[in-house]
Amino acid sequence: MGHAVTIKDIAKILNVSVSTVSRALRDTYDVNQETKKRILSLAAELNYKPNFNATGLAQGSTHNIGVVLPFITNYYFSTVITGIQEVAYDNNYNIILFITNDSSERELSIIQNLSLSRLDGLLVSVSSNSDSCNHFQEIIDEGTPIVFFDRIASNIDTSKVMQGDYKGAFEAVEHLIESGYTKIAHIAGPKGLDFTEKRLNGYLDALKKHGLAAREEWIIFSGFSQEYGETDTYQLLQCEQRPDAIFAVNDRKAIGAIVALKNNGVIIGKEIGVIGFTDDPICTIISPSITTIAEPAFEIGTTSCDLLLKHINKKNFNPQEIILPGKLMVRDSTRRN
Amino acid sequence: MGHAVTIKDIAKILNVSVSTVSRALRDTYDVNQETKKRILSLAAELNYKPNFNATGLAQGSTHNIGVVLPFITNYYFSTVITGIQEVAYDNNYNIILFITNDSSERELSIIQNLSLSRLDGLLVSVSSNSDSCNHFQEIIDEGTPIVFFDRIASNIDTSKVMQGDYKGAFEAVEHLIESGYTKIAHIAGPKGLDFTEKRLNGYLDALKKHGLAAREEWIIFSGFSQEYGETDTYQLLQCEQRPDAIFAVNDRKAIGAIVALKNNGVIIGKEIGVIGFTDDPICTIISPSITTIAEPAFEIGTTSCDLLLKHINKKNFNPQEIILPGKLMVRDSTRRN
DNA sequence: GTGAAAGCGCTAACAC
DNA sequence: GTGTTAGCGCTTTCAC
Repeated sequence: MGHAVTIKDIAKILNVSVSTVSRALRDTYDVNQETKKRILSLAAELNYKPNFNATGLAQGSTHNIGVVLPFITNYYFSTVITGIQEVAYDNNYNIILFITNDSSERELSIIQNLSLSRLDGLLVSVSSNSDSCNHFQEIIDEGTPIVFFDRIASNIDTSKVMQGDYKGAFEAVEHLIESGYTKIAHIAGPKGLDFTEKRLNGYLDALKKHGLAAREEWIIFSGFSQEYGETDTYQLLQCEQRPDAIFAVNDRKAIGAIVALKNNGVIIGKEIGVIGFTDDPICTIISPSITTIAEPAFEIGTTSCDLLLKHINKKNFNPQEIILPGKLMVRDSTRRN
Repeated sequence: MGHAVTIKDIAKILNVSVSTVSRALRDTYDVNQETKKRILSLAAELNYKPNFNATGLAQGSTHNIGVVLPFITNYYFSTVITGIQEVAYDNNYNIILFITNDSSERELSIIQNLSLSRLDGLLVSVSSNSDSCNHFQEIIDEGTPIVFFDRIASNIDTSKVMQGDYKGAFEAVEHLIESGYTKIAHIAGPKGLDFTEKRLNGYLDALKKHGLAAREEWIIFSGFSQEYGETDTYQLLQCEQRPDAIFAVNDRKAIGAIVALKNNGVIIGKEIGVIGFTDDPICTIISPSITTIAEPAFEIGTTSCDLLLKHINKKNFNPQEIILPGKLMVRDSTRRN
C-alpha cells in the first residue's frame, strides 16, 4: 500500500522546507508565487491529502461536527440531516452522527463520553424526556460550541433554530375555524417539551382570538406515535361534547386520528376535520390526504449548520435564535364537502 | 475552560511516567496492580478523555467509520443507519456520514476527497448510476477496508451484506400465483443495478417454475420513485393483454401503482393484485394495505458494521457475503375477495 | 515493572 | 520569503 503522501515527502522532492509546503498548501501569502505553484501542482499530482489527525492535534480543530438527535427514521429528522450534510460538505466538514433513541440516559452517556477533541462543534436536538441540560452547558463551557435545532434546551445561551411552532399552530387552528369547524380538539405531545407547549399555545390563542371555547377534555397529552394518535382520538369520540375537528401535534398522530375515525365510520372532513404538522410525504399518499403545516426541515438543517460554522470560526459570535416559518398545505382532511 | 486533562497531567500528579499511565489506561498487563488502580481512579476522577487525534496519529487508527449511501430520507436507509449506529456505539466507534444524493459524480468526489487518515473503514451502498467502481478498489488497496451493503459493487473482492433479493422476489411472485393471479407484470428499477436484476430474475424464475408466460410488455424498467410507479402502471393498463397482478420492485413504486389503479377505478386485490418490496411503514397505513416482502433493514446495518469491525481488527479477514432473508407480509392488496 | 526518548504529520513561533 | 525547531497528546521501542 505504501504510506500516504505527507508534506515531508513534498518538501524533500522540491527541496524546500516543510513549513513552506504547509504555508503554500494553506494559502498563507508569504510564499513565493513560483514555489507555491510547484508545490500545489506536485501535491495534486501525488494526490496529497492532509492528515486531519495531525492538523487536529497541532491546531486543535478537526473539521468534524457532531449531530445528536433522537431518531433518524422519520421524514423530519432525516431531511434535517440531509440539509446539515449539504452545508457541511460544502465547507469541508464531516458529520458524526449520534442517535439517542429519544432516551435521556443514552443522550447523557453520549455527551459524557464524547471526545471533544475530535469535534469542532455540536448540533443537537434534545430527547423528549431530558430533564436537565447541564451536560450541554458543560460542553459549551469547555469551549465547544453547540447549536440547538427543533427540540431546544431553552435555558442555555447559544444559537437555536426552530420552526414557527406557535405561529404554525395558530395558523392551523385558524384554518380550521375559517373552514367552519368550531369544536376543535388538540391531541398534543408529552407535557414539558418546548415545542409541544408552543403548539398548544398557538392552538389556545387562535381559539381565544375567535371567541371559541377550549374545553379541557378536548386537549390530550400523550406520545408522538401513530398509536397515540389513535387512542387519543378514541378518547375524543367518547367526550360528552364531541369535537368536530382535531389539530394533531404532528402528522403521525394525525394519521392515527384518520385511522381511528375511519374505524368508527366517521367521514373525515365532512364530519370531523383533521390537521397535522410536519408535511410528511405520507400526507399526500393517504386517503383522505392530510392538511398540515409544512415544516422547513431541510432549511432547519442548513441554517443550523451555517450558524454552527459561524460559532466555530469566530468565538464570541453572538448567539442567534432563528425561527423558520411553516406553510399551510390544504388537503382533503379539512374539506367539508 | 482550562485545557483538557491529558496523561501528562495524571503522570505528574501521581509521580509516574506518561508511558506508565498510557499502559495502565489501555490495560497492558505489565503494570503494577497498585499503581494501575491509582491511575485509573485518578483518571476517572479527573474525567480524563483520550484525545483521538493523538491516538490516531500515533497508532494510525481513529475509531471512525465512514458510511456512504445515496439517501437517508427513506425508511430503508435510515433504519440501516440506525442499525449501524447501534453496533458502532457499542464498540466505541463513531459514524461519519456521507450522502451521495444517488449521484455517481458526488460519490466519486466524496471518495476521492476522503481523508483516509481519519477513517478506519468504510460502509458503502453505491449510487445507482455508478458505472465504475475503481475508486473503491483504490481505497481498499490503500489499506482501508470496505464493506458493501444493499447496493453492492459486485466485482470488488470484499465483504457484502444484502437482502435476499432473488429469493424475496421469487417468493413474492409465488405468493401472487398461489393467490390465483396468472398474468403478472413487473415494474422494475433501472437496468444495470445489481439488486434490480436479482429481483427481476426471481420474478422470471417463479413464473417459469409455474409455467406462466413472461410477456415483454409486462416488464417495465424505470426509476424507483412513486411517480415512476404511477406512470409504469398507466402503461401496463394500456397493454394489449392487461395483467392481473403487479410485482413492484419496491414499496414506493407499489404505492404509485395503487394510486394509478385507484385513479382508473380498478379494484385493487380483486381485479389487480399488487405486491411491493421493503415493508415501508406506509404499507400498513395506506388503503388498501400493501402486501410486501419485508427487508431486514436494521439487521443489514448491524451485520455490515459487525463485519467491517472484523475487517478492521484482523487484516486479512476473509471476505464474507451474507444474504439476509426477507419476509412475506400478506396484506389487502393481494386479497382477491 | 517503569522511564526516557523518538516519532506519528502538521502548525507556528522564531530566526535569518 | 524561507528554514529551523518545538510541540500538539499519545504510543512504542529500548534501556534499565
